[in-house]
Amino acid sequence: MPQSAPKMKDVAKLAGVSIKTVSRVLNNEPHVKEELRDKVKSAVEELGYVPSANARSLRSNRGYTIHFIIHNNRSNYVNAIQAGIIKACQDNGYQLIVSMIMDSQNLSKKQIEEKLSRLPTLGVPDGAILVSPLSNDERINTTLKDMGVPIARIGPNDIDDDQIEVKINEREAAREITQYLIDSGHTRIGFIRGKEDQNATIERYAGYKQALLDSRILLDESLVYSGNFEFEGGLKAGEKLLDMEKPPQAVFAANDDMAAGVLSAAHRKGISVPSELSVVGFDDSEIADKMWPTLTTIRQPLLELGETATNLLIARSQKLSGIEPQKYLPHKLVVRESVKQPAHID
Amino acid sequence: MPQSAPKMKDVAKLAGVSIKTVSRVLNNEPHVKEELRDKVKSAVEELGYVPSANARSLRSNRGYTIHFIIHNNRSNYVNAIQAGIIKACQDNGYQLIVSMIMDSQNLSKKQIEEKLSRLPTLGVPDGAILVSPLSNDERINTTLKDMGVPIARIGPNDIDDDQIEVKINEREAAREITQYLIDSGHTRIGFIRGKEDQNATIERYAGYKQALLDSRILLDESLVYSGNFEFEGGLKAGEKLLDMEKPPQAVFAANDDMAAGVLSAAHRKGISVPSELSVVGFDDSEIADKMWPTLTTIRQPLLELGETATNLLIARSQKLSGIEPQKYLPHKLVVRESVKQPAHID
DNA sequence: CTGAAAGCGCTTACAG
DNA sequence: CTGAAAGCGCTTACAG
Repeated sequence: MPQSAPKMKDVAKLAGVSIKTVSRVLNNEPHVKEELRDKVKSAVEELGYVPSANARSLRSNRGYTIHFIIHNNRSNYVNAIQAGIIKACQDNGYQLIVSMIMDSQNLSKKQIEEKLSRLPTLGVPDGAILVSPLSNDERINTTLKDMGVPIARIGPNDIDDDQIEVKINEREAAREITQYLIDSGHTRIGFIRGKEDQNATIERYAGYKQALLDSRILLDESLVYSGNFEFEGGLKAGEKLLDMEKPPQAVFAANDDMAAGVLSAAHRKGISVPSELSVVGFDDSEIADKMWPTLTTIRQPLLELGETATNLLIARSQKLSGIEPQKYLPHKLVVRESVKQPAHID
Repeated sequence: MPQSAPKMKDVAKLAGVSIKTVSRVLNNEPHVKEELRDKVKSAVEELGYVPSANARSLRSNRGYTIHFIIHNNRSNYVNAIQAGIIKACQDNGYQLIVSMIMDSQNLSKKQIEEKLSRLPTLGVPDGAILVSPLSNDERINTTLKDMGVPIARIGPNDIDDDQIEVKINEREAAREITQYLIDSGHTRIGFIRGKEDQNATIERYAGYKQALLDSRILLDESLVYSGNFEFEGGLKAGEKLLDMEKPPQAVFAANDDMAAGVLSAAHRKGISVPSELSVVGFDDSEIADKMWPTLTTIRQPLLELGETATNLLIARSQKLSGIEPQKYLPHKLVVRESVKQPAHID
């Protein structure tokens, strides 16, 4: 049996100082002689001492925790972000606590408050991280702010305040991938929108329009359908697009799931991708390289998004100055097989 | 500003009892008169009192936390399980703490101990939940046991002790889906194995063999390839299988990712699925219904797996008796489009 | 069946 | 620059 874990008292005894000095060293406070500091550090090392987060939180009423609040899972998306959050937490000695608020739309304000009020039982968290759709939920944001919990939102959203936001430039990314389609020789390009109330839909559509404008291609609204960000939506929109008298040469679906639907629609109709139809998506989700053909799409740095949000939140809780609330991270065009390339001319 | 959260003291005052009585009611201890119990409960309700997990843990040295320790993400799989864990935690007033141990193979025993020793900073957790591949890591299991942390493992694994295990009957599920292929008129059925050192591979292969045996179909080892549970592996194995002089009529890939690879191999060769080749997978992962054609596969009740593991862990930590350490949950054959059905005879 | 006292392991003022 | 005392909000023995 392992004997009971060492306490701060034990470290103090071994180092020959008071526990207060140990506490100071551990919290990187100033006003400790280098010599004592070193002694304490060796004692910590020797005993394998790990501070009790509970005792610490209880006294200081800070959680040394980051809360990640998720909706029903957006699967790969949420998961990759979570990996980044965990990484940043571990780097900084924080614990990650994950909770879930399902169908927040159907909860009363009181229920939301109740849900969130259980959150600080381990001390007031140093921050809460929200992703869509919760990041867009007015009541969740307000309740957290009222509780004094700093928020970091990941991804596109519609709320305008001084909380931290980390995201990619969706509009620019959408413009780029549309431009790629144009550069590959396409002019009749369909677009499938996502959920109508989401900023991601608006931004990606704006990027699509921008690229057309840049190349002086007239926007043809009959080539634009809505697909709700879901496979089924993409499938149906794809079928309509392909049934047109003059179908598009390429389709830009506002996310990968819908792009998968377009691919299915094409296969069902015996239309070959990419030789007869080019398709691109957005997200580079788990399915993107497992389709046939593999999907050209936009990759968001999901892990880095989570990591950055967490680091900013921690920095802010430590009252470091000069933290910009808005941060854009670079995206990347991932070229695979789903776009037809112009015949090579030697 | 919200005034500071109510304490047990406040509840006691409002209910007109000692704080000890409040504590007893909150912890469902016996020996409290119904009348007082009700008074306390109303007071808790009225004040919206939520106990401080920190204070509680500090005194009792229990965490009221469940730790979910994950490897690099197995994406949808881990995510769905996590949703179940969160649900059970919330139902029982526990918090979920997630940590990650990457490439445990390359860590020294000491590093693993160090990683895990940070785990009980919020009080000794009531349990740790492990999924493959960490659930198979001898050193992680041993270290947790030495720390006195009960373990629940989800999914197939190779360790034999009295810790909790929740899983489906992989062998039986594999037998069923193979039988489904046979019932659909196939006799030449290829099999693609997963990672060779994993129990899942062994069990699923055993189920495949059993079904063949049951139908007196001779096992043809030339129809069995290895694919490492990955898309690429499935693609390559699929190509080899389809290049055979006498290719199989159907392929059972030991997971969906590999099945996606087989579909791609078929498409690339212009072989139509399911009319010329039937394909089935295992997992019903996120991609299964986004392929073309959609994939017939086995669904594990992932959310329930996580939920059950957590509930058992909590029950065990409360020393409830009669908890069976091994629990099998029902799987389900999900029939979609990737298997050819015999021509209907009127 | 109920309660007053002690204490979990830290950090927060406060002194020196 | 360092330390002795008090206290965070609960639960654990212990009494009655």
